[in-house]
This record gives sequence, C-alpha cells and structure tokens, in this order.
Amino acid sequence: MDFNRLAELLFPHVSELPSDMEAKYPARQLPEGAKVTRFAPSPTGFVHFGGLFPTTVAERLAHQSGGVLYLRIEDTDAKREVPGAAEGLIKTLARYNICFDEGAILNEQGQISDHGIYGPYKQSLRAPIYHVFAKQLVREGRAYPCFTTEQELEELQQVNKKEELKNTDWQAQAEAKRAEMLKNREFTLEDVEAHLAAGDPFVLRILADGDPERKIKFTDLVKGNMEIPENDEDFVLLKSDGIPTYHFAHAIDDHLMGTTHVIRGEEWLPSLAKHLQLFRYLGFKAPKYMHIAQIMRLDENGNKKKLSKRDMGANMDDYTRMGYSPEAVCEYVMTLLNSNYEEWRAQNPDKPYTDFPFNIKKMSVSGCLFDFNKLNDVSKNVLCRMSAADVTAKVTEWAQSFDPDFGAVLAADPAYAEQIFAIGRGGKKPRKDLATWADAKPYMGFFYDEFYQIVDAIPESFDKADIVAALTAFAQNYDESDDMNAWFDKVKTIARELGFADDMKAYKADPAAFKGSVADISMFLRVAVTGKQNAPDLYTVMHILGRDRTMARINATIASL
RNA sequence: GGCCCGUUGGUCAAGCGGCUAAGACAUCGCCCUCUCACGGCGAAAACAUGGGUUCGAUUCCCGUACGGGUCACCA
Repeated sequence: MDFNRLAELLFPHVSELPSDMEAKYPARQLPEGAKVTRFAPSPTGFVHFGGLFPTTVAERLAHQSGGVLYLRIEDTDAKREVPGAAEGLIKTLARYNICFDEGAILNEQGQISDHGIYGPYKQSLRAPIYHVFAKQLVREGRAYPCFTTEQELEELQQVNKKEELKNTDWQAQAEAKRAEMLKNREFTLEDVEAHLAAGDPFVLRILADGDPERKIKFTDLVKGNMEIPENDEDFVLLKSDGIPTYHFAHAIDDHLMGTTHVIRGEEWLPSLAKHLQLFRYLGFKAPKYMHIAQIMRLDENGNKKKLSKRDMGANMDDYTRMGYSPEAVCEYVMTLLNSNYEEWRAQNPDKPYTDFPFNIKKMSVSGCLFDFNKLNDVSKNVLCRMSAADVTAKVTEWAQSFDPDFGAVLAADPAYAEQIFAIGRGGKKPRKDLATWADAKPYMGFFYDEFYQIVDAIPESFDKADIVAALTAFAQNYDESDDMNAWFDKVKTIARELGFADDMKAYKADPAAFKGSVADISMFLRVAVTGKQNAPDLYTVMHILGRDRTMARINATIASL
C-alpha cells in the first residue's frame, strides 16, 4: 500500500508537517521542577465536586512549583455541548480559588478568549493542527480510514447485545468487534477512492500494534507501579466530522502545550494504554500521570458509587445554595486530598491553605465517601475564625440571594448585624454556631422582630404564677447599666425569693428541696427574649437588643401567660 | 464476562516486618456551666479471608471474597 498516496487522498489540503507544529509551539522555558497542569473540561454542564477535586490538585501543583495552570476546553462533542457551560465552569472555579494563568479564560467582558501562545485553547478550533499529525500517521501506515458508518456499527452492537442488559455476552461481542475491526483493516486504495468520490464520510482509526498478552510497565504518581495490557484496539482518532476523539486530542494538545502532569480521575486508567501508544506513535514524550481516586457516595443498597452529577452534593452551585463558604469547601477538599493536611492546619491555624506544602505522596489511592459531617466540622472551624465584619458581609450576601427577607433586614443595619455575629467570636475558643450561612437565621434570627418567634415554649411543668412573678420581678429591676455580675445576681435573687435554688451545686445536691433552679429562671427569661431555650449569653443578647425591645418581649410573654 | 484498581473502627485516615494498631469527624458518657456553643476527660469501635515467606506479619507474595472503574465516531 502506498501510504503517501493514501495520506494525500485523505488529507489533500494539509500541507504542513509535524515539525512545523513543533516550531510553532516551542517548548516552555520554565524553572527546574515547575509543573504545567491543566483543567480540560468538556463544556457539558456545571462543575461538580468530583471535578473540583483533581482541579485543585492541578492548581496546587502548578502554583506551588512556579509552573503554569491553563484551561483548555474540550468541546469535541458538539452533540453534548451546553451553551454557556464553559463560562459557568470558569466562574465557579474562580469562587474556589482556582484561577488560570493561561488558556481559554474570561476577558473583561465576561467572554471567553485565548490568553497564551499555545492556542487555540478550544479543541474545536484546532482541527488543522490535529490533521497535520493525522496525515503523518497515515503516511507512516499507523492510521487508516474506516468507512463503516455509525449506523452499521450500531447494528453490529445490537446483534450482540439483544436480550440483555444483565446477561450481555461479552465474549461474543468482543469477538464480533474484533472481526469487524480486522475486516476494516483490509482495503485498497481503489476502495478509498471510490468511497471518497461518493462523498462517504470516514473516521480515522489507529492501526494498533499492541498485544494484550504483553504488559506495559507504568508508574502512576498516585497509584504507583502497575502493569497494563498493550492496546490492540483500532480506536478512533478523528471522527467523521474531522474532529478528534479525546484520546487523540489529549496526546497532541498535552504535548504541544507542554503539559508536564496530567491529572485526571481514575476512570481514565483503562484507556491509558491507548494514550501511551499514541504518544509513542507520534514520537512524543509522555507526560507524567496522576490518576486520582474518585469521590464516592452510597447508593440505596449501601454500596459505594462514584459521585456524579445529580447526586446531592455534586453540583458546586448546591454548596452555594446551601450556604457553604468556598473557603470551607476548599478546606474540606484539602483534608481529603492530603492526609497530613489536618495536622498541618492544627499547627498553622491562621495560614492560608495555599501555604500548605501539597504532597503527592500523601494522596489516597482509593476513593473516599463524601461526608457532610466532616464538611460541617471543617466549615465551622473555618467560619469561627472569620471576623464579625466578614461574617456579616457574607451572610448578608448569601441571604440576599437565597433568603431575601432575611437579607433585607441584615442589609438594613450592618452595624447591628455585626454586633450579633461578634458574640463569642475572637479569642482562643470561639463559638462554632455556623457551618453554613443558612444556619445564621435559626441561630440569631430572634434579634429581629420580623423573625422572632416562640420556638420553644416554657415547659408546662412550671407554675405559671412563678413564671409571671419571675419575669415581672426581672422587668422591674432591670438596669441596663448593670455589669454581668450585677445582672446575674439579680436573677439569682429572683430565684431565691421564689423558692428556686440560686446555687447550682446546692440544687444538684438536693433537687427536691427547691421548685427549680436559677437555670430555670434564666430559661424563662431566655424563652421570653429569644423565643428559644438555647441561645448565646443572655446578658449580651439583652444589651444588643436594647432595653425597649427586651422589656417589650418580656411584657408580651407575661401578658400571654 | 475481560481488563485495571482497591480493601485498617460508621466515615476520613496514620502505619511502611516486632506498637497496649495514632489522630480527626460522627456516636455515647462525665466534667465545666444560667441554656446553647466552646473547651476538658473518657467509652465503644478496625487490620475482608485462606494459604505461604519469616523467629515474627496490618505491613511482603499468591489465591478467594467483596467493592470500585472501564470496555463509544462521550469525555
């Protein structure tokens, strides 16, 4: 077979050579050890948690080594493309502190445009580049056209698949596929000419030289050493529309763009043999690979499943909606990514996570279950360290989008809100009331008359006369200028006079000797003022609320009894 | 089904031939305490399994089981 002739037949308009491409995209000049990584999404939807994961690794590795993180849009499947998805992905990632140095990134107008000299960074725009290499592979007899239509292929699969789902005859299917493939390899130049003359579309397939009986030794930076069978499948390089498949585009782009580390989910491991084969055919040095374990969830049967779109906690926008702070999510991601991160954090409570020396060796080999308990804990630790002003701004921003009524009252008086969020904040042992911004309203909504409601009633077991007497006495003696001790002494006095213990130890020693304790008296006040049995320090609460509203609520409670 | 990867408490995980097998989250108990939150102390809870190798295996090798991933003109 005259492969040069075949190449001309297939790609008559391609005149450039691979060497021209190499010249056009010279190797990067970077300091020793600098890593070049990328985020290469197909614009088919939103960023999900499983995608944020490897991307965070890519970002850390690039930026902590003085390298480059770039964005390449893998829009090779026009059928699945969702308009606007790429912009959405970029914006979402930016919230999680993932910013790109290069690639298809947003300009000032919010539109995607190329930054960098290795573009275009949209694969759909790179067809001419891929064709240069495709033509070369044909010349070398390592790729060939296949005129079997998609429909014919589907029929073939139907034959082998019928009556099934569970009981697919895998072996028969594999054999049929193999036979079909071998048949496709047999053709003459005349056949090709005839097909082309008839305008028949074709795909370009690789001529696989692998023998699955032989194994390739390979070292993955996460998974370690492994052996995978060589590839013997003539997989598709160029689809009939001339656009490459992932495999081909991956090899060409990551070579030309100078990627040093390919970081992707472990679902790519099975096609690794194909990629290695391609790099070899093309004469490229293969990048280093890191196949990252997947995040899992539990299905109805209690089995682990890969966390995918639609699962609760998959869409990053869900976290925004639920009120998780991006800082908290990043923190959680880091704890999952590096097993010694939490230890580092304990020693460096105030440093940004980007100071953490990210270590590939500390990455888990197997997939972990997404755990909201842990996320919440991590989140509380992050939020409790923020300043009151910061928290106020962020709660307000969140509420304005997701709880507008609440957002409005917060925004109406930021100074007042900040006083509230300052309660128990600062110092070595700050309160940890908030895991999400959505927790704010149930926690402190009572500070606003609009959201004040009786959530917990005073238990029926108490004598109403005592409750009224306690509240009345408190109202009569309330002096806003009292310090905390004076304030509490008054509460104790009320307790004592009503036959309640003013000393908790005495009460615990002999509960039967009292109607109750000062804790109960405080509870009456707390329910009256906050509507809840649980609230932050009452003295502080009353001061923030102010005398008028405090008294109004106490009097209203008395009236209702 | 073939191929690849994995398997330490409910979850995330240290461990890298000899340990009473860390720690964190969650759970429970106690303490602190006017409630909550915080904090302190404590409890319960694990090396999937069978063979090797070895003086000795959680750790190394093989098998089994279980789990995951993947087998497209999708990425």
